[in-house]
This record gives sequence, C-alpha cells and structure tokens, in this order.
Amino acid sequence: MSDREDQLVGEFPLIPKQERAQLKRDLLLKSGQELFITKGYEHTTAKEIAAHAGVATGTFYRYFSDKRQLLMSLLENQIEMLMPPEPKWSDSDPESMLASLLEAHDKRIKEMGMQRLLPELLAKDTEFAVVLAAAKRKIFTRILLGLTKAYEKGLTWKDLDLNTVTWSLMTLAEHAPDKMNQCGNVTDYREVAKVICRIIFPPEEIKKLQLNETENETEADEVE
Amino acid sequence: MSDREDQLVGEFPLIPKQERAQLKRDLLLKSGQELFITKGYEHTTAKEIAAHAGVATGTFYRYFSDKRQLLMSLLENQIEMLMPPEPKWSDSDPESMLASLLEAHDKRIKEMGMQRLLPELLAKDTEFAVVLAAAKRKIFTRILLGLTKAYEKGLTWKDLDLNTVTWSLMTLAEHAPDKMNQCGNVTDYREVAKVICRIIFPPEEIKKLQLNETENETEADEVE
Amino acid sequence: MSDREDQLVGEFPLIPKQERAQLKRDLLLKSGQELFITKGYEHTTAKEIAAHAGVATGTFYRYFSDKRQLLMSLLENQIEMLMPPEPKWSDSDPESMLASLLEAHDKRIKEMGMQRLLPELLAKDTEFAVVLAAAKRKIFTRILLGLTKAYEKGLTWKDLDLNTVTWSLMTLAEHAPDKMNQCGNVTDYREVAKVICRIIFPPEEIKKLQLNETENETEADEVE
Amino acid sequence: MSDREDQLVGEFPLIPKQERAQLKRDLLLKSGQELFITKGYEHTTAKEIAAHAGVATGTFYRYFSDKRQLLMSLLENQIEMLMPPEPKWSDSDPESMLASLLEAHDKRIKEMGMQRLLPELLAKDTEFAVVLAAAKRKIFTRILLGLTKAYEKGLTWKDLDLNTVTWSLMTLAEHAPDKMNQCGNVTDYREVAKVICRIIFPPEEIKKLQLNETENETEADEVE
DNA sequence: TATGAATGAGCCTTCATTCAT
DNA sequence: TATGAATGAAGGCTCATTCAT
Repeated sequence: MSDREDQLVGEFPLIPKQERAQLKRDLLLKSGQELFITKGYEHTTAKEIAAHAGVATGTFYRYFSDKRQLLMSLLENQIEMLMPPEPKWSDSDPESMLASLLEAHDKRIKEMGMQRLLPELLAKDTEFAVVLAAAKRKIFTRILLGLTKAYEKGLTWKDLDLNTVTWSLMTLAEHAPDKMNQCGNVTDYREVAKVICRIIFPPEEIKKLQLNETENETEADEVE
Repeated sequence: MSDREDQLVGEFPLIPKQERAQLKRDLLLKSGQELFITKGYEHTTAKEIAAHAGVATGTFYRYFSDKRQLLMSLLENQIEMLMPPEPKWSDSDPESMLASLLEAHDKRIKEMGMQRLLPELLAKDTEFAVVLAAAKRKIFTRILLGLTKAYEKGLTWKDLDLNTVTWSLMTLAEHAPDKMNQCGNVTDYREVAKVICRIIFPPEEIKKLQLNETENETEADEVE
Repeated sequence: MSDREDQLVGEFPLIPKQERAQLKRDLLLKSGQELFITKGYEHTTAKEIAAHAGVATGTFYRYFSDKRQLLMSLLENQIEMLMPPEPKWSDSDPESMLASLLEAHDKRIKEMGMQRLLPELLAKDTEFAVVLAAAKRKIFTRILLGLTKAYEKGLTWKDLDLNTVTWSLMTLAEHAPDKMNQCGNVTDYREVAKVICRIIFPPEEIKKLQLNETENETEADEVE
Repeated sequence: MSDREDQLVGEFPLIPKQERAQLKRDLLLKSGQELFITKGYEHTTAKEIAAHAGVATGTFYRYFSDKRQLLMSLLENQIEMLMPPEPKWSDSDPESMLASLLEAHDKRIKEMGMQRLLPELLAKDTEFAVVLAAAKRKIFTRILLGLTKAYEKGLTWKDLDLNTVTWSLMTLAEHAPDKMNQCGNVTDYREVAKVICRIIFPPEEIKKLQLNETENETEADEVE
C-alpha cells in the first residue's frame, strides 16, 4: 500500500525537468506542425506557434533558434515518410504488395499532413531541397536495382527503359494519395498498383507470379 | 491653324492613352513575373516591381488592386500552360505524338519559370488552388473521354481502370520535366511516352497504330 | 495685384518636395538631438524620435538607415564645435583673448547640448572615437606650433615641456564649461584664462604683451 | 565518535553560510565588473553575469535587486579611486609628490578599467551623476582648503583665483591618464606635475620648498 | 537557498497600401 | 494619371525579472 502511495506521490510533481522540457518542445513542434499545415509556413509566426502551444513568445526561442529550425526538426522525423516506398518483388503477388504499400504510404502522409508544406519548402529552401533530392536518389537506386534483377530473370518488359520505369513508379507512388483526391475519385490503391505493375511487367508474367504465390500459399497450407 | 493644333494634340500623347496604359500594365506584369521567379512571391515587394518596371510605387496600384492580383493576372495567362497536355490519339503514332507533346510542355514550363512559384501559391492561396483543381479536372475529363473512345474501339487494355489510367497519364506528363532532372537523368521524352503508352495500350495495339500511320502516310504519299 | 495673388497662391502649397523632405529630415534630427540629450543615446528609440517629430515610425527609416546614422549626421555638423578652440597669441592681450575664446566655446557647447552625449558615444563607438581623436590631434599640432613660436621668441616658461603645456591648455579649455558648473561655481572665464596663461607665460611676459597691446591701441587711438 | 561527527558537521558546510554568501556576492561583483568593462553596461545581461560567476540566473537576483544595483555596489567601492587624488603640500617636494600621486591614480584607474563605463553611466543615470558630483565637490573643498593654507603662508601666486586653481588642478589630474595617450605621447607624470605646480606656486617658492625638503632630509639624516 | 525555465514587454525593422501633390 | 513620401501594423527577436520546483 505505502509503495503505491509513494509512487503516486512521487510520480506526479516529479516529472523530471528534462522530461517536462521535452514535453514543451514537443508541444511546440506539434503546434508548429498544425499551424504550418493550416496556414502555410510563411504565414505562421513564431508568436502564433508559441501562443498555440500555450507558452510565451520567449519560450519558443528557448527551444528553437528559429521558425526554420522548428521546421527542420519536424522534417527530420518525417522525411523518410515522405519518400515513396520501396517495393519488394520477390515472393508475393506484386499487385497486392504494391496496393498495400501505397495505402500505407498514403496513410502515413495523411497522418502528418506535412506533405502540403513540402512544395513551399522546396521552392524556398535550397538546402532542404538538396537533402530531399539526395534521399530520393537513394531510393531510386534501390528500386532500380530490384527492377534490374527482375529484368535479368526475364520478368519485365524488354522494350522499356528501366530508369524511366523506375522514375514512373516513384512518381505514381508519390502522388497516388493527393492526386486521386484532386481528380475527385476515391483512391483505389489496387488500380494504381495494377497500372504500376503494368509498367513493369507484361500481363502474363504477373499472372505467373500470382500463380507462384498461390502455389506457395497452397504448399504452406499443406504444410500446416 | 487647326492642323497645327491637331498635330500638337496628336503628337504628344501619340500613343493612345489606352495603349500606353496597356503598355505599362504589361511592363508591370513582366517585372512581377521576373521578380517572383527570382525571389519568390512573398519576398518580392510591390515597390520593387514598380521600380523594376520604371514606374512609381503608386502607379502599381492603379493597374492592380493588389500584389496578389498581379500574380493572378499572371497566372490567368499561364494556367493552361501549366496543365499537362491533352493528347489526340486518332491518327498518328501515339508514342511520337506523346513524346513531342511532353517536350513542348516541358519547354513551355521552362520558358515561363513560373512553375517554381506554384507550390508557394498553392499552399497559401486556397482560392487559387481551387481554380487550378478545376482546370485540371476539365482536362481530366477530356482525356478520359478520349481514352473511353479508344477503349470502345478495343485499343486499350481491358483490365485497367480508365480513371486510374487517365490520372497516371496526367501525373507522369505533369512531372516529366522536373522529375527526370531530379533523378539525375537527361530527360528522354520518348521513353516516358513509351511508358505512358504502355499504361494505355497493349504493345500489339501500338504496333498496329504505328502501322496504320505508316500506311496512311504511304497512302498520302501515293495520293500526292 | 494679380501678381501678388499669384505669388500667394503659388507659394504656399508649392514648397518644393525636396525642401519638405529636408524639413522633415531636420525635424527628425532635432528630435533625435533633444531626446538623445534628455534620455541618452541608448535609451532613445527610433520610434520615440519619430513620434517626437510627429511622423510615423517608418518615416524615420526613410531618412536614416539607423539610429546611429542619425547620430552621426548630428555629429558631423557639430564635431568641430566640440573641439577646444585654437588661440592666436600674436597681437593681443592673451588673457582677454583666451577668455573670450572660452566663453564662445562654452556658448556653442551649451547651444547644442550634445556634449553630454560624447562620453557615452566615445565609450561605445570605436569608429567615432577614432574620428574624434584625429580631429583633436590636428588641433593639438596647431596649438603646439603656436607655442613653439612663442617659445622661440622667449615668451614662454623655459622649464616646462611644450607638449604637456599644450595638452594642459586643451584639457582646461575643453572642460571649462561643464566642470565649473559641476564644482558649483559660476564660470569665470577670465580666471580660467589667467590660469592657462600662467601655464604658458611667466607673469612678466604677459604684462609686456598686455603693454604692447595697450600701446597699439593708443597708437590706433592717436591715429583716429 | 563526537570527533567524527564534528568533522562531518564541520566539513560539509565548512564555510559559514554568511561567508559563502559573501563569496558568491563577490563572485558576481567581479563577473559584473569584468563583463561591464568588456562589453559595456547595457550590453551585458544579468544571465551572462550569473553564468560567468557560475551561478544560476535567479541567484543573481538574490544578491542584487537589479543589474543597476550590482553596478552601484561596484562603484561604491571604487568611486573614490576615480576621484583625482588630494595632494599634501606640507613637507615634501610638491612636484615629486604630485608626480607620484598622478602615477598612482593612473595605475588605480587602469587596474579597475571601470572608467570606461563612467560616461555611459553618467549619461544614463542621473542619480549616479549626483553622487559622483557630491564626491567631487568634497574633494574640491579639501583641496581648496589646503591651497588656502598655502596661500596664507604666501606660497602661492597672489593673482590667481584659488577656486579656479583648484578646479584646474583637479581637471588636469583627472584627465592626465587617458588624455596623454590620446595625444600620442607617453605619459610623463613629472611634466604634468610641473605644470600643475606652476599653476599654484611661483617658481621661486617651489625651489624653496624643494630646498626645505632637502634640509629636512639632511636633518633627518643627521638625527639618524 | 539555488535553480533555470518561463514570461512578455519592448526594440528594430519591413512593406503593403494610401493619399496629397 | 503619375508620383513617391508617409503610414502603421506586424514580424522577428532579446532580456530583465519572476517563480515553481
């Protein structure tokens, strides 16, 4: 009994300083994110962010040197989420796999809402644009590698340039979320996935892959 | 006497008033465009635009109610250029046709340089975003119509959703210019066109279309 | 009659723009001076200066890039007045001459009131300190030259260092105004002049000089 | 046992509380002085002073109500050092005596470095100016008294106003340090002392005084 | 007592917009 | 109509001082 009381007593007012500071920092980050999304980066002032977080203006400057720095902290955590996902072709129905990847990506993006900021930032902040481009190029390379292997196995179209295919794949994946909304259609990830697969594989190869998978699954079932 | 008077009257404001005003307006528009592109919308001041156009600050406000209005006038003329082009499938090799459309689009975009502003504006100006979305939807509808006709003629893939195909086509076309640069490759419009065509047509249909064209050309030649 | 009317009509609203601007600039300068003197340089804000001059904050920045720049403009006109005066020994009673120099200097200083600012500025603004030191050294040199000539004529003390004498003379002249007030005495320039002269000349030489002058005056009287 | 306890008790807060507090206060004073000298009063922040003293910001305000109060405490200890020294004419060569007084004064001033702050403070802080003026007047009175005695003994010039002489003496003494540097000369206290003495005493009186001293010394030697 | 995070008034500066000329 | 000086709201940031722990 006394133990529990101690814990109760001890826990409440003794949130360690560091933790409280971290809390406040997070509050500011969150406020920044919300306001940036709502009003755009340029139109959000440090004062507003502070007010929205329920702290004084000066407090903002204790945790961040700058509006820009807050933004960068925000992006640091999120830059990877903004990247189109890297598919694994190997052992599953490519269409289903892509569809779920796309959906997950879409979900992530919607959760942070930050993607609406990206364009503004890319236009304004060269440094940030460079960082982002590097990240994108890395993913590009990895996807291209995967496609090359599929190509060597004879799974892909023979007459399409793999670089271009990779880029198309990334572009479609990246814009899947916001674009379908813009066109007034409910996002149907399966259909987007089918289009992307069509860019990569001839229909018959997809069928084969799907068949393989079914067999695998059957085998798995049998084993079970 | 009357002659002289006429001359006096006629010579001094030789250029008709309206025309002179139009000239000034155009000068301001041009200055605005250049500065917006160079320094971004927010970081360009009305004073600067006026100075760059060689007029006084106040004059700016005779021709435009607002910095924003100048921007809108600028975009009005250019919004269509920003849209991905609408292809005509009928009577030509689709791949070549698309390739040249893409190249032309790219060229237009680069010429105006305005596309770097779009993101900033979209984030800031909801109204503008709405206008842009409407324009895009219009194009979407027209492209979809064209694809539907091709579908009815049995030219397209049977198993792909036309809405999604349309969207993919637009997305790839829209991002062709800046994205390929980002990935460090020289833009090869032909390859992008091939990818887009693959999304729409089965390879054998494309061959047929290309053959038809050749025949048409041959026929045309023969007629001549 | 009509002429006069024309003038009246023409004159009032046609204060040339430049002149009006100059007027405003002067108003700001004056406000700056008053406030600097009253509250000290650091404690005067640009906003206050503007308000005191009856203009908006922004207007201040049309005429001066900075609070410091206003100050410098202020000093530019006045730096020479701050310097201790350079005496001419030649042909007059040195004590009277010095006394009137001191009085004139004091008057000038009091008129501008700026001298109370100098120390603050010297401490804060290295650049300004350099300028001032240069001006002072120039005067020093000229005074020293004059004393050297007097020395060569055997008019001065033989056993005092002329550099030191020059410096003493400058120091006493410079501080005559504000120091006597500080000590609670009415400034008696004649007495200060006598002290300064005593530093330079033995009493008997001063008598001779005064006698010479009297003779000159007498001669002049006779001529008249 | 009691020994150990004593030790334990004694060792930890070994330094009595008051003394520790005094220590901290002194540390803050010293930090304040250093930073004020280095960066100027206005440009030194309370936080900096605290940090430099190795204590928290809040601690600063336990020992001083104010940044200004710290400054005043600082000056309280030093105000006398800033005053020109009060000479003793009686029993020694006045020139040597003054020379060494001047040198000592100069040294003191340089040691504290505070004199660079005075101007800023005088301009800003009326109260402080009053305090300083009072201190100065006190010294003035004492010096004047000394001179009056000398006057009664017939040692001084008969034709100079003692008030003015006193003021001159103080002024020259006060500015001896920084002014000679400004004029580009190495400070020669002996020469300044000679000038000051010349303001007070006719040369022959000085000789007598110096002679007396020699006699006194001789006598003293003889006694020994 | 000591701490240092928090406060918020206040400074400097910019710029969209107005308006007297 | 054209001009450009004037306006003043608003943003970014600092720092003396307070106060909960």
